[in-house]
Amino acid sequence: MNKDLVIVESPAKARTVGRFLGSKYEVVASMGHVRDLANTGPGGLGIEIIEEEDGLLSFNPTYTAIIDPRTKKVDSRKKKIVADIRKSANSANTVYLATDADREGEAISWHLLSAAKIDVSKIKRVVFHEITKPAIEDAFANTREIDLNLVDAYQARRMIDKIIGYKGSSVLWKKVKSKISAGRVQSVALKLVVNLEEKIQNFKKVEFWNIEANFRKSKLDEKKGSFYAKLYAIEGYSQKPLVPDESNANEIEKDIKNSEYEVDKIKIEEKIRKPAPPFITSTLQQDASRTLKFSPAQTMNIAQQLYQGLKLGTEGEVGLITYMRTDSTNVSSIFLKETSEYILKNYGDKFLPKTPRKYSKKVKGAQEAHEAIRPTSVFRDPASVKPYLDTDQFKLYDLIWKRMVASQMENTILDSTTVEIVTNSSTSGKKYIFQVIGSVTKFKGFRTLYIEGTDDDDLTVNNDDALPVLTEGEVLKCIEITSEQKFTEPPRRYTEASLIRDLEKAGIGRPSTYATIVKTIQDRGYAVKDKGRFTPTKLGNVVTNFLNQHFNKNIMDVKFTAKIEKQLDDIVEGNTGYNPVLSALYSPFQQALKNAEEADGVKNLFFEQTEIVCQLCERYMLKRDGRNGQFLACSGFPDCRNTMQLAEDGKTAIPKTPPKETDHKCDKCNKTMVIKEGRRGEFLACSGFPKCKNAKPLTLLDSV
DNA sequence: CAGTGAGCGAGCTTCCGCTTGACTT
Repeated sequence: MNKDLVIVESPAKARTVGRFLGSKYEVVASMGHVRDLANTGPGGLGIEIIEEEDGLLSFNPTYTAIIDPRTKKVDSRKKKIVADIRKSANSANTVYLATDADREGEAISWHLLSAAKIDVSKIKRVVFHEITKPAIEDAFANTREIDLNLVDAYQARRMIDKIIGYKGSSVLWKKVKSKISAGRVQSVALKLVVNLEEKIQNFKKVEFWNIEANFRKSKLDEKKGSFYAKLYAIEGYSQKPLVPDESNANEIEKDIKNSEYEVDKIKIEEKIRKPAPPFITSTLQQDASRTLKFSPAQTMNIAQQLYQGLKLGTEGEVGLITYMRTDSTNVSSIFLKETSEYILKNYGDKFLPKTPRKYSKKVKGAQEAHEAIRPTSVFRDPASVKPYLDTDQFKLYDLIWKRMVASQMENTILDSTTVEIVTNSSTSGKKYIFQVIGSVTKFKGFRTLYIEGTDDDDLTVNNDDALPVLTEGEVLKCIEITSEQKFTEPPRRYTEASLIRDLEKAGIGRPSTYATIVKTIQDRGYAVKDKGRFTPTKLGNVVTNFLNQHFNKNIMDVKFTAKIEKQLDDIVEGNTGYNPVLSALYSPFQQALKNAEEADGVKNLFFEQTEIVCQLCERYMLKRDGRNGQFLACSGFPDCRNTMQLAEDGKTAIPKTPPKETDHKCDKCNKTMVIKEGRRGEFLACSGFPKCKNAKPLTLLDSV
């Protein structure tokens, strides 16, 4: 009996789906895309662009098998996968295309048809949004056709990225430096780094002073009667900062030294903290970066291990978490039920909300093909799997498990007390107001399990400081007043994780690419990490400036991706094909390219131009970095290959002195010997250098 | 004491997005 064939994208998913479907089905994985644009044709685009009679352009892509960038040949592993799929499809009655439920997934199914030459009459498209038995059964009961509008939206996206990326990179080679690149995603990522650095460099720090008083209740027998409050306002004075310098601080200290302090107002408020939604790729990367100090790449690596499965004692290989490349916070209803049970059993009904929490706030451009990142079973709590995981695997699993369970727990309730203490100076008559906020946890709720790591630019303090019991009108003793110099701080530089956070906010990049984006800007030499934070390099600045000048409406527009996504949605809705969308974009981009190519400077935007003139062709010399430090090279390179040594002042050239001829013949090759200058003075060298390496001391001349 | 010098930059670059191992140290 022939088995029906089911094709998914990932092998781990194939295994799980296979288990649910049983032996009547063969489930295989495509391992992602199986075809891509060819690197043939003008500019290596793999796209033929034809002007139609109506003036519109038509874009005809050529797709080929995936090429391995190392060997430049067809990827042999992919080749085998496609061949195997072809074989299985041939013998199957029905081929279920079960690639991911998003734009790229639809495209993979579409590519599979031609790559594996699958008989169209055999195919059915199925989509799962979660890998649970009911979801899979439901999906098989509701098959459909391949959505060609979705495929066209993919084709538009693919061609836009290639046209912009390849043509944009080519301009950079001509104008700035070889081997570098531009792209819809990477160039904006770099721009964010460059913009932030500019802000930091232009930041003017402002001095201010904090004045703090240590108060105590008048009755000395009270325990814990001492607390600190900060000067918060001076009535009638609204200047910012409140205390600008030291003399001002001293003045205030003096002014209130001997005054009376009274509790003026007490405000008690109940504050609610809600748990964060379960992880998606970007939030997992951020939290793992903040709390575990994992890089996004490291996080994805470890998550992949947890996803693919680890041996758990008698259980055998088990996938511990759901898919780790996701932009959705959705959680299957089965798992929610499991989680409620777990919370009820282990924490009690106080910790369980009446109805399960729904997290539906969508990320910009989200495709929601998968669930949130969660444990596959809530009953495998961190302690129970610890013996089978290595340290890092455990840390990450622990984080994922806790975040998930916490997201379904009751709110944390805090009692926040704001106290204002007032004094009227008897010398100046000014009224000073001190303030302190005490916060006490009333009900710990989800924070029993998990507290989200705070962002680097977020200054929330988690104080659980109880204040002594105070009453309005109560007189306090002031034990000490201290003042401290402070300065406003510039924004902090990006970490890999916080850069990804800002890219995601703008809808730029996808869960599968976040980690590679931050790698690309480093690989290209655009940015370097110092203590884990990005600083743009000179090259990064030059490239960004150049691209900003010419491509502000497309490559360098932070909103460009979002605008494109809108048009892709139009294609999905069937309102337009991809040709009008590409056409509208192409002409202005071509114009921008032309302007950029005609702009001043011949590949010297990056290498510093000098006043020194080339003795051979009279063009200017450029300062370049070689293996052994800086040297001068003709700007006419490679037409003119003249080089000179840079003098120690870094500005002038060391003039080339032609070697002095002598009558002496080389005793090895019979060519004339010449006098050359070496590090240790003049010496006799064969003029046949570097072929003949013969060299003699100068004293040889005298002895003849 | 023995050994110095020239050359260095330069190539088929590059995009984004979907997936994992296969090499080896």
